Amino acid sequence: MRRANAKASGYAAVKNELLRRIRNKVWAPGALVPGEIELAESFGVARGTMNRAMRELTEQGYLERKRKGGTRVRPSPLRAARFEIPIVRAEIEGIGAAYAYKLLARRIAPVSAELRNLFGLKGKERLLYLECLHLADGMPFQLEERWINLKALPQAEAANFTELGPNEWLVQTVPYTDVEIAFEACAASTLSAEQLRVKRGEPLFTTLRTTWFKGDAITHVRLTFHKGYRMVTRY
Amino acid sequence: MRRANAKASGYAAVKNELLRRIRNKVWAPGALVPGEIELAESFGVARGTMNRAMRELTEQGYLERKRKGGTRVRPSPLRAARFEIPIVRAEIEGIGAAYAYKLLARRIAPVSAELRNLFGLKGKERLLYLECLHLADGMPFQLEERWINLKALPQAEAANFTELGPNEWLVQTVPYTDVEIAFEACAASTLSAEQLRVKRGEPLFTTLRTTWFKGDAITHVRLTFHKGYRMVTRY
DNA sequence: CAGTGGTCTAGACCACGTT
DNA sequence: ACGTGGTCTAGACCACTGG
Repeated sequence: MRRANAKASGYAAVKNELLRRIRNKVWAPGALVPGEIELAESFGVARGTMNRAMRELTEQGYLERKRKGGTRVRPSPLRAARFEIPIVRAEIEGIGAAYAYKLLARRIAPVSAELRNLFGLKGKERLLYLECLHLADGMPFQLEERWINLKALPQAEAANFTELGPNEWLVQTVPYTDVEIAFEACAASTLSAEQLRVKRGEPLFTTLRTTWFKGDAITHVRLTFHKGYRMVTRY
Repeated sequence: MRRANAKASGYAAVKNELLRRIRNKVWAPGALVPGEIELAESFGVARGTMNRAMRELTEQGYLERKRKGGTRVRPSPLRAARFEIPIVRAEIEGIGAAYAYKLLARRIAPVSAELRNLFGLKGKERLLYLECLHLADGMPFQLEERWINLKALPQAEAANFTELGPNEWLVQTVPYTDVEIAFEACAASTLSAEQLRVKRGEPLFTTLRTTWFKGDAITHVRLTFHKGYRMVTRY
């Protein structure tokens, strides 16, 4: 029974109207809003439709829901942005440049206290350290410094990273359950300054990513981008 | 008819199994997977349940769906991360520090070519420029440089930004339809070095955000964080 | 134009968490 | 204990688009 009642029906229309009521403070921040069933009736839609609208508004940070507790307007709507983290190759080819990859170093790494902590190491586990450069049209684009936990991923020791970068190799090989990503601005180190052809101390955009599989840290990577790099998203 | 058939039913269980098939290349990258109806039957769930599982996997970047075209495994699963962009006050109070706000400057700004371009200005429109400092326990936390389009938002000229920061004022006042956010590393300018108490040229993490409402640029802001700031997310 | 995904409905049972 | 959201089902119509 599709109603052509007042306006266009459908969960998207419902969402918009709910959003309007939140923005115009028809429902004050923190206030309890009517229940699904009641709202569904008043909108003339099925409960499932109202549920989807409210669920998505919850995911988007506008509402808070609790069983039995009901639904509330989030006091200050939390803004969230989605950033796509492309594989370097795709990002470079996406801007129409030729991609090239170079393996700079590969060794069993001495384990610093920081890494030991990150990987939750206790004994004499071994880490594989890889240093790679990704180039766009011959210009250095991104420096990759990666540590791989050989205990969690012994097959990495046999892998040849001269052709395929560890990033792509890992994506194709290993599943993960948890990821932590951090962005920061850091001063060019001796290594990154040399590889990315800037002066030491220049500000460079950096991404740090650690990946776990069921509690075990698999890999940690520091990606340092060329000078002037911007990470952009729009919504 | 809830089946206790093989494993736990439910859209989450279905999702996991689909994900397993993707990861283990039971369905190769780029390959066409069976249709909803067929899969729903083979899993012993309703089509609606299968639809939700597949829809969420699509949102998460694992599948591509087209009407009539069917569903395919995304060739390289695109990784996306969600970052919450909290209001500064909430972020500072969230780490247990006392929040303080200071308005440093407020004037009708000379319009640079860059800003003119950003706001899509043609004639002699006026921009309100605001310079604010956000402090955590008395230490400079974030420098806010903001431009507001007075043509799109004339009421901003009357607003008093000495108590309430423009960020919070805007959130409470203006709806928006489009947002662009960019992250970059930049060298401390004379202004930011002075306010954030670092040397000129130090690397600082910066967020740029532009907000539109139905095609008109409302406001543009540059947020420069204190030295050593990291933006982190986990999933 | 025919097939696939997109969405809606009405009804039902269940789980969690407040009371 | 009981009310609210979370989810499932079976069936239906529709919209887009590939062949």
